Amino acid sequence: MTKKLKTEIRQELIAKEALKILGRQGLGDLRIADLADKVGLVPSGIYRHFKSKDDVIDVVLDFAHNSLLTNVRSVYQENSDAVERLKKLFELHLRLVLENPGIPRLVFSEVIFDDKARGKSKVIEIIHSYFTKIDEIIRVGQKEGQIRPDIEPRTGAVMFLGLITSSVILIQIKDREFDPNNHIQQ
Amino acid sequence: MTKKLKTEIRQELIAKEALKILGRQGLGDLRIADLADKVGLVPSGIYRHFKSKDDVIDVVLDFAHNSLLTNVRSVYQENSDAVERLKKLFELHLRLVLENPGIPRLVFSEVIFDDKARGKSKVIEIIHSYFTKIDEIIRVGQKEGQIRPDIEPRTGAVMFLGLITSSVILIQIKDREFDPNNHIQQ
DNA sequence: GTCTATTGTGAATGAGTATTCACAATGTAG
DNA sequence: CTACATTGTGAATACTCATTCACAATAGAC
Repeated sequence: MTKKLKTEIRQELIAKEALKILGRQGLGDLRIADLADKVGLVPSGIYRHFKSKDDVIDVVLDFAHNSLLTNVRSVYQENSDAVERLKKLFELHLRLVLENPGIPRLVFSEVIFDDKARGKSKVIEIIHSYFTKIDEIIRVGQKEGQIRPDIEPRTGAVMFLGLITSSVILIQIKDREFDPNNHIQQ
Repeated sequence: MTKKLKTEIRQELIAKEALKILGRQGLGDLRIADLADKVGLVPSGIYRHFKSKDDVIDVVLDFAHNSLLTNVRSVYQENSDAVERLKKLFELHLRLVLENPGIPRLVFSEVIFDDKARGKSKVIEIIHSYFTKIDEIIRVGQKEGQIRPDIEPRTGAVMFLGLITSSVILIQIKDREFDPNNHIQQ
């Protein structure tokens, strides 16, 4: 029998493993049985620590949400120039999704794949809040004269997110030649 | 009993309806039973015209592929300036996905949701070929001096696709205030 | 060391859905 | 009008998975 672990520990292990699977195979291939296997349990064991599969996903989403907010906070502290903040945020975001490809996969899956309620509202909240914060950075930058005032903040945010998402998607497609870092400067 | 129709006709009706469902509800909610219902058949009826559900999806993907290629061809014929071509292509693309939201939903689903073989390779081919063609437009524009030569074509293509995909995604999220057309100019 | 709560197990259960198949209706060629 | 191929039907069938549950092992409190 697998060693017994406190439920907080197991939860964490399970969530981490779920994120890995999401990164490698996507939400469509996330099975409770696989997950259990990877953490050394039988399927029913998962249910000692999570009420349902959706709950596992929820925890992963929370992790993603926190990571994004952490990044935003970080660029506010470490940079005072808006353009610098955006650059830095892009860099942090890229690092985050490169290290955890499961995050964008999960987020996009929830948005695009399925219309059912489930975690979708949660995901939309996450994106919306992130979007608003980017918008905010741009506004501040304009007020302080670091960004051209004739750019609509929303448009800027759209483009910024666009650059991010397309990079992420291209990475997904595993166009191996593609190195996002090359493109940041331009 | 529902009127009997030649299989080519029925196939087309089924594929069209599948595209509609994909647009409204996403790949995760595409059921053979629903599909049958919408075209006025019972589930087993679908199998008179398609070998499997994946085959239905394949036909929809073919439709998407053709549409994209048609757009590219069109901008080559109607515009000689590269920047104009890109603008026009963006416009056509936007129109296409607005009229057929099922196309981007399906494409993204296949790429992001699932790692299984299935149509994925087909989707990757589609995106890759589209990407290459955008790259091509930029190259030609540089050769003829309509686009700054210091931009890497690949980078340009990334940004262009990025703008497109982020627009599409934002539309998905149904941020109602969002009107992509506002942002094209900027 | 014993007792009890917690965690792990293995075998069902059950829901959701694609797919198959024998049969029925219908269109069409002759 | 008849026969045959094509298309539609309804009832199985089969599969994949999440989830449940009674039971077993283990850890920690006393």
